[in-house]
Amino acid sequence: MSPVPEKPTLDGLETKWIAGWDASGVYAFDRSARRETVFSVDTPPPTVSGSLHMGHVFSYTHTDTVARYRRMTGRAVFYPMGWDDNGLPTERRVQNFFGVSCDPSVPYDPSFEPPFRGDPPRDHRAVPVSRPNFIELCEELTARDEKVFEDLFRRLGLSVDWSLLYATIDERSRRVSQRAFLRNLARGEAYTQEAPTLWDVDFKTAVAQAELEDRERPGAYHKVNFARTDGSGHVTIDTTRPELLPACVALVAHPDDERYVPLFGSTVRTPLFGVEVPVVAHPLAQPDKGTGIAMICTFGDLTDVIWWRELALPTRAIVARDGRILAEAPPGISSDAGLAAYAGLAGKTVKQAQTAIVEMLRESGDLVGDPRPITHPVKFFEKGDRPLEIVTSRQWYIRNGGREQSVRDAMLARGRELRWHPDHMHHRYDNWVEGLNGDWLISRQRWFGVPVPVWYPLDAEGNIVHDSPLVPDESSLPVDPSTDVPAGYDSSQRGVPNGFVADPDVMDTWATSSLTPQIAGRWGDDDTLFTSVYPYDLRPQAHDIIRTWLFSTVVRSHFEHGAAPWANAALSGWILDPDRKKMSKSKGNVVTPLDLFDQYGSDAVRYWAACARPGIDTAFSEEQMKVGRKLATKILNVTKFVLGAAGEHGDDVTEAIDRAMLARLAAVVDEATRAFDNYDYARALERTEQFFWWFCDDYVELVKTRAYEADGGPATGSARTALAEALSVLQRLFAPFLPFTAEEVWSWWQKGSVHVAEWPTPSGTFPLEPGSVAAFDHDGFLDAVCGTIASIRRTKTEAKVSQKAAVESVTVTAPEEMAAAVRSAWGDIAAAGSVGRAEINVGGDELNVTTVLATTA
RNA sequence: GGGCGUUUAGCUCAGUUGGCUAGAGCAUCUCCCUUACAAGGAGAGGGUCGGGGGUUCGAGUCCCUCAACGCCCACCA
Repeated sequence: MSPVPEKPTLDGLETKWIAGWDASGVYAFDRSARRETVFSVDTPPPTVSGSLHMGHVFSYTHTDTVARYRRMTGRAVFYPMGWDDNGLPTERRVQNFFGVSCDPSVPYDPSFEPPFRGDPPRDHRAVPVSRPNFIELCEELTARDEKVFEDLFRRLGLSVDWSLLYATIDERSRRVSQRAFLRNLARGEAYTQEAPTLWDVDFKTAVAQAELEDRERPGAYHKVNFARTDGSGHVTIDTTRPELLPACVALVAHPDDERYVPLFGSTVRTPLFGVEVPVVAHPLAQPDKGTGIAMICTFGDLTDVIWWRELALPTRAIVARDGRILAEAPPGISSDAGLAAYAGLAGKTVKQAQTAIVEMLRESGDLVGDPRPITHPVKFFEKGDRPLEIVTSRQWYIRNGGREQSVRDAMLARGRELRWHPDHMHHRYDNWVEGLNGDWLISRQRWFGVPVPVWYPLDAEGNIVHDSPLVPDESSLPVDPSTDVPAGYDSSQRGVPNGFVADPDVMDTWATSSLTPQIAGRWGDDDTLFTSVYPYDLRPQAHDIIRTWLFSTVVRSHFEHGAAPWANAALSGWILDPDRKKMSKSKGNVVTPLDLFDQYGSDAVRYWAACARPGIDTAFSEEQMKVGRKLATKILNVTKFVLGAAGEHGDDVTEAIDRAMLARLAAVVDEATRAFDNYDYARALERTEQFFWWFCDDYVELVKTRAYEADGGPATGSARTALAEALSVLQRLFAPFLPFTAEEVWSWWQKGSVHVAEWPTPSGTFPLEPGSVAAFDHDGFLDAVCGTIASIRRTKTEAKVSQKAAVESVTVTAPEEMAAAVRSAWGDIAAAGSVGRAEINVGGDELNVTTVLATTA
């Protein structure tokens, strides 16, 4: 306990209590706890590729209030933190920060120094570095960023157990990630396949369905004529991608489209390139789109892939992995004119090729009219800058129901096992699962990630045997197949006939972060711990990553453990600018959390966050932070005042008004508890706060004279005990929201941390004696009493006199019960209102108060 | 095209199974240095609950319909 300060202040509370909590270990997880007494949180690991913003502060505060509540109800709270530092965002940040680019063909340089550490000049050309050097730089930068993140989260007052910290690139995560993958592989849930995949030409990697986004882009329809090979004229198609003409393998129309039925089975010749292609029928062709007949290319979009697969068409790929037209013409183009036309495109970017081919078509007369500009949605990698292309490559997949109805049904069933907060978020999950169109592509052609832990044997000719990958023993994980050697081989056999070769890919970030429950719970490394936290109680996360993080976690958990990974999923909303637009980093005027902590205090910022209903988008509002600061200040002041009269008291609460106040508080405790049990922290705060202001403005005002009575009897003892009880309950109710303020005021008169104090209960707050009337109408009582004092105040305000002005007489006329209430609390009312004479009559059907002010001398 | 959400005071939002005259905070206005707090306190004004229809003794709340805004998803030549 520390003494009540002369002048309470919020300044410095964060520093004081962060250190205090560290020293006392109040947030440490009790590893001896059994599963049923544990409350485990699958904390989202924030991406460490920049700075934390208000969105983080917002959603992490929500989770923290819930964790703190559970801790106070006696649960052993498992609340870890992790950093998502593996993957593309880090690579990109490292490139920009150090002015380097990764080139696997460069040899490792142990003494490498990057040209810059922060802000390379704009005209700087990236220096190529080896993959190991690049990874070292990734590690250096993430270590730096993670320190900043940790400091900020501590400042926010998150009650995480920092000893449970993990990073998605650390050794433990790599081990868990590779172990889970190998088990998926052994059970047939992971497989490799050579197939057309969406490809980002800048990052030069495959991307998954979950990482796509559509962007509206300008384009143009081009009408192009294909000559019929029987000489009977031509067919006109419409295309937005004329540059893919050399990749055309067929024309397609709807089977019922009478205009084209006669053409099915015949062939046409591509303009410029002279390739003979069939006219085919498929129900996906839309008669009302363009001319109703389209060209199928390998590959322009995902529909092309479907047509190509289902109609067993040949492959004529022309786009390389760097987004340029391949140097060599695809099979089928054999005429001199065709080859010459193709040579005019080779090496060009897709965009340049389009310009060139339109010119060629115009000259040859195969272009009908002018291109008609349109705006249309184009698929992009969500982190990318150029439209995705489709290239054929060998990739790793994990089954997720995209190709098998039975798996899909299982995933939908897992979704139904979860309790969703708010529950309409469940629709998004179902919506996503039902819309899957392929398995989960997990391999990436990148460097800073968890390596796919397999090698392949090479046959006598040095060809890779993909069908029989060599896998490491689980005990040797994590492995880096580019430096480690599979069992039965030695390093001299790498890359030589009859030797082996490493899988060159890494796994996508989501393939690792889908295992956060396993990583944080040390699955496979400490199974005692794992079984005491898994399945988790809560997964908090943002709603935009239901399709990625949430879904992929369910997939992994379903396959590995045959269970849903958590009981509850709580989805947080967005932070919006005050003008209701989604807050974006690019706006430049974004306030940093640290500035707000300095200006208003962490508790005030938390207050703003906790006011937002679960899952509801919320406007950024400094006004709310000011309100939060006011609330915190008020808690300091009212505590000081109440403790001036009352500490811990054992007197009986005998006065009706004191009992009514405690009964009202008990109802608030009940409601706050039920709200928290339902993950509705905002309601718990709202009800607590509403009571608190009433308590300060009315109750404390009414009883302060009696409570401060120097030689008071039982009535004074009653007030003091009630005040102390209410104060204790309120401080505990506020503790999840305003941890610094609550801890401070608690320390003035209580032992230990408020954050491990017992959460109040209704019966502990206002015990009803056996046989007493449970339906004590405390609200009716308090309304009558407070209505009377309010009326007296109103009279004074209207008369423009001070509230302490003396009142000559008050006449109250009210129905019997109200009159009785006013009569029983009259001593307090008279003291608070400086009232001289009173007359209380029974009558009428509502409260009627007449106040006569004393004439001033 | 499919799905979901939102719409209540000038602003931000509560309003839990339908039930007194629809609430809070901020902002505005008036007043008060009152023995914890002037970074405070006491009051006041302000709403045809998005539009229309229906069920009901009674609808902000339930049903139908329309609209605006936002989000998610979709095979978008």
